[in-house]
Amino acid sequence: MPNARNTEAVRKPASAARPLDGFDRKILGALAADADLSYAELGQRVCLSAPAVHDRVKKLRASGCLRRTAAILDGPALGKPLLAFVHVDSAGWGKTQELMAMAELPEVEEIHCVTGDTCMLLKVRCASSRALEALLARIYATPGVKGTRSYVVLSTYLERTPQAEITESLEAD
Amino acid sequence: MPNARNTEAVRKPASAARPLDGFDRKILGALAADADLSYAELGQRVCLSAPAVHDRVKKLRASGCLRRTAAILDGPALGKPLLAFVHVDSAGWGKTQELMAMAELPEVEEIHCVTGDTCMLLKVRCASSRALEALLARIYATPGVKGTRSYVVLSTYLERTPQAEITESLEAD
DNA sequence: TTAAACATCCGAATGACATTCCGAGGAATC
DNA sequence: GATTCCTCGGAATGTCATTCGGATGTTTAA
Repeated sequence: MPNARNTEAVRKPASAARPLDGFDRKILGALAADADLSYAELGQRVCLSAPAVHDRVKKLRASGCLRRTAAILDGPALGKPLLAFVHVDSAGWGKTQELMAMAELPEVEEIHCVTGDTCMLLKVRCASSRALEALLARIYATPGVKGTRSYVVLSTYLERTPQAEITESLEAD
Repeated sequence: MPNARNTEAVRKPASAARPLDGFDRKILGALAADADLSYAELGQRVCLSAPAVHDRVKKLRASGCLRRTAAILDGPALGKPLLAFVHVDSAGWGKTQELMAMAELPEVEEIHCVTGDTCMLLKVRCASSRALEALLARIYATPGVKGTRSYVVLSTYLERTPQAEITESLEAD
């Protein structure tokens, strides 16, 4: 198992830029699923030695592919079982000040500016429907907000950490 | 600094259930921002010893508040700069088989069943607008899908890891 | 074709850190 | 007021991250 050099593992990209090869993709996929993996265990899964994967992870961090590691917390266990997406109709564009005001709300997890009839899309997590009502009132009270449209999540069927699955589809392009 | 017992840190919840105190919240917040923190450094930030925070983290894992740790990857750096939310109008409810079919697509990050006029809400990440077009075609081809409505993300202003901010608002309820 | 420069790998060694093991000190219960 | 329980801190141990040197394959240049 430790002699990966004589197997099919020898082929390297051999190109100038920074194209991720199969090793990098497997490493990123494994770390996206569990960032607590030891380098030794990680090396066993990809058929590389611990120093080799350590070196690759360091380069992946430096290149920006691996941004950081984070603890994934559980909303319901923390007292916030209600997840919802809120479309916010805004009066105009470029009102970053109001955006930042909403970013201060602890219930707001994500703020995106999107195309379409709404200007912003929020992902929020609340303790109860009453808390969601209060949050919507605060969002509506933000200057420049014309209206909101909420979609309460009934159940979540898939929740991958961003880009957990780095499959062949990426290099097929 | 290491003698936290004689400071204000002494007060404990002393209740039977499992209510997170200020230490737990600070620990979770710090780990949500950076899961690579050592217990020693984590202890310095919360004014606790390394074994104490280790013990708390273990309990937080056991109680389910801390689900896991994950590497946060960068979409653009990985060749998927296009983020979009897709509302999927479904013919009926309870079609979990079609849901699972969409979960197989590597571009799909999240699948939620939501209230409102659409039955499902997807978060997807693609390499290009052409890739998004192809993905929408595949989604539309899924049996039971009546139509889709897409919101392409122009820019993201806030992207917290779930429940990164465990502030006072949680226990204010 | 040959030689040099470079990148990546592995095995071993070192240092740092996670983890465990007591002993001590408050808080709640009786 | 005494006991029990829980949590903390300091020290010790084992594991793991990290580094170093040498070797191999690959690319570039002569």
